Amino acid sequence: MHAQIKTYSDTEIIVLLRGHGINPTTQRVMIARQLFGRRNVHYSADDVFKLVNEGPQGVSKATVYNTLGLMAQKGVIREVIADPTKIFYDPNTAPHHHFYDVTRGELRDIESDKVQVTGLPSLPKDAALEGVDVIVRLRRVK
Amino acid sequence: MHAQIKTYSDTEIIVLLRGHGINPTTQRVMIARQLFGRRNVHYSADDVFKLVNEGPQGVSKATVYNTLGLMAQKGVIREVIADPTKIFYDPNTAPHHHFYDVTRGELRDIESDKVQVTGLPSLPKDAALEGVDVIVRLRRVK
DNA sequence: CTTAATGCAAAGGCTTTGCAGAGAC
DNA sequence: GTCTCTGCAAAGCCTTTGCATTAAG
Repeated sequence: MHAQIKTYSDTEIIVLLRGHGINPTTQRVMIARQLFGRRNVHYSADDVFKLVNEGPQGVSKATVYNTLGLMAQKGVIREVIADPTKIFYDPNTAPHHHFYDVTRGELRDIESDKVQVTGLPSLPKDAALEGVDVIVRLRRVK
Repeated sequence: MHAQIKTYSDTEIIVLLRGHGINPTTQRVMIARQLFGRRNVHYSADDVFKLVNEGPQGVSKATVYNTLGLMAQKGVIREVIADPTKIFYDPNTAPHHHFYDVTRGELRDIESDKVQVTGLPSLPKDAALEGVDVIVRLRRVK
């Protein structure tokens, strides 16, 4: 029913980064730790910037943005486009879908592997499928 | 198989705007005309700005942005979030889904009413469904 | 020493806002 | 004349970039 949510240790994060050709510097590990620490809830660059700067040692905004861009480009994480004002970064690169809480601005995984999209028409011959994103938008009510 | 694509005359656009409580000024009609003229392909605010300024009489950028925002808020059109760099405006407010061509930056309707999303889990009790967006991303290949 | 990464500040791109001038009735 | 709309320019966000400084081996 639910995909198992794996938690990543620093060691595993380092292996993961190396496996994607990314040199695991202190800052990069700090950033990845935030994303991989709660894999079913996703953060924006600014969220990560704040989280990573809660502790004693900080990371600059430029490094946060550049690192998230790098990790997305290398396939360690993926961007999720759900809100016109910011990009969310998802540490799960396997196909799955999302709930977007428009009231709170929170993006989280739909933790079910039962979601299916059917009836899609075929693509033009000169086009390749990049992916299918399903975003279920919900609003909090009192 | 295909939803019938209706084309709107200026008269119909005016009726539509009035029906949503929007005073149909010259500029607003010019803007709506671009969106409703090709209902299955969608434009960003800047696209509309350019289109509307191809002719002799122009519309300012502020008015284009404000008008699109107004029409979205009043439910004449809807925003589609498919690209992190810009918002697309869709004149079709009925439930349907989209192809996003990441190579060309083009958003268009999936013109099939057969697309279905199944297996969605139930929502939290204090949440209401806003909508389900399916975006099929494709890349052009040579 | 040499290459790579970080961080500050400035610049960019999309969008919103303040406000004065123009238009509608 | 009053209310609304338009448009210019400035400001606001989020994100990227240039470049000097610092870290790594």
